[in-house]
Amino acid sequence: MLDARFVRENIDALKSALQKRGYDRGYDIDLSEFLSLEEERLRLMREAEEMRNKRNVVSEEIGRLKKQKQDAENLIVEMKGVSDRIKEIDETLKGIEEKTGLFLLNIPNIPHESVPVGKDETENVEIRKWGELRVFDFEPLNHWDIAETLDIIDFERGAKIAGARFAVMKGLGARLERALMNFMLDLNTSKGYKEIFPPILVNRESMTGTGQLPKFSEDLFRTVDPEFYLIPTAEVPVTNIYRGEILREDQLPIYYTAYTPCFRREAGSYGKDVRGLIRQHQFNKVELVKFTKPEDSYSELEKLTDDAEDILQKLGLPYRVVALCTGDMGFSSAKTYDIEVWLPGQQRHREISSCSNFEDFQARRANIRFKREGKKGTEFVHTLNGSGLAIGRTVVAILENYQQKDGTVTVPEALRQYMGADIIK
RNA sequence: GGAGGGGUGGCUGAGCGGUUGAAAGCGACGGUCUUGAAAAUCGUUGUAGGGGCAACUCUACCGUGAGUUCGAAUCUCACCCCCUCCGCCA
Repeated sequence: MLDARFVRENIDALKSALQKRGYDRGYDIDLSEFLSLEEERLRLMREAEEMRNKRNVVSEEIGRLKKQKQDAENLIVEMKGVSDRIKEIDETLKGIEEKTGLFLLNIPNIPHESVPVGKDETENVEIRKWGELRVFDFEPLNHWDIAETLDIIDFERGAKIAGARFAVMKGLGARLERALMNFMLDLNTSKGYKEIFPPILVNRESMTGTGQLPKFSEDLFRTVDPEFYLIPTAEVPVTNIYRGEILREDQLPIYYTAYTPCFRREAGSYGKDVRGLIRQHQFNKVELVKFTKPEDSYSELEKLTDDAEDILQKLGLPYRVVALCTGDMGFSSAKTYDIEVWLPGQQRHREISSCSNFEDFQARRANIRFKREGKKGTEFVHTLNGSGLAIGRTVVAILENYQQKDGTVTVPEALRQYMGADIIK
């Protein structure tokens, strides 16, 4: 969320930011209406405060008169009128604040100046590449074909039990899933990230705090009674750990890593990635989350991305890092690097991690602040997160990159102690 | 699910419907004292919004929301959360 005052005072900067994002159309109320509502809001607020002041002063006087057994009937009648007027203004204000609040909640973050301007994913910019693409002396298969032969993933029965976009992991497939969780958590914690295992059902406030609500409710699974939301990423519960809190400067930066299942409706992606493990309603992910001081957040983003890349390097999976352009970046992010792993079965790179700096966008929504030593007042922290990594897609990458001509799959060196096996066969 | 108790400032904990933004204690910070520290002692110590160049000033906030009242931390209702006991249960 952007600050109302910031919007009031930086209307042109905001307009150009929205344009770069391709967000310039489709608002319920536009910026100029917002501005006039704000003007009205400030005017009414001042009037109400003035009247409250009057009420406070006179009420005190009434108390004094009554104590002295004097008549205060005139004042009481007068104050009744004042109170009625305050109530009237408050109601109008509430209506206005509902509109302006919703408007602010629906404005995306302003991209950082270093973010390439572009309309969609075709204009993302490759930053670097790592790893040699393996040369196959046979036609590499898709992971779903490999998995079927090895009988380690059962898509049909996943569909029977739950529906499309669900899978059953079996045997060494299930073991691989578990091995990856442990491998990633161990690696991340060895770098100073504290391990967190949070709730995976959360309330509306948490979803609003990180930016999934109110705008993206169609992407979420929800329970009805009582109402909970299934998290689409550990970012939600982990970032909300400090919702509404004021941290001390010396607590920052905070590094957390969390394994959780993730749940996504994938509404609007019909027909995309219908086969295989790439796009599931339920998937496992290990997440990296940081809370930092504002001046550190961009160097922390680089470090966070390095940490995510390191996982792929240790697994020997070739990848590239792209900077998302303004048109492809997520709603809450100020800057995002995607890490895309090479999938020989599909002959293309696929996103396996997304590392973002949200600056104070989430912190403002979730009201996460910190206090500097010896300074008055508080500031919003900066929040960052990135996958470290998406486990299902890592399974895909391992199956496709490490497949052998005979249909078996070599287990990456770093994973063998976790797998208790060298080969999946 | 049933019965009961409770949610107040960084923490502990008072608080008759009327100078209570909130006693007291602890902690923290600053001063005095001390060679230094401790002890003692004095003082300071919430957040947010509005107005003003500023000193400053006004407003709101005692779980959340609504209500009663000239006036609510204090009364009423609903909801949320926590604790204890019972039941059920991985």
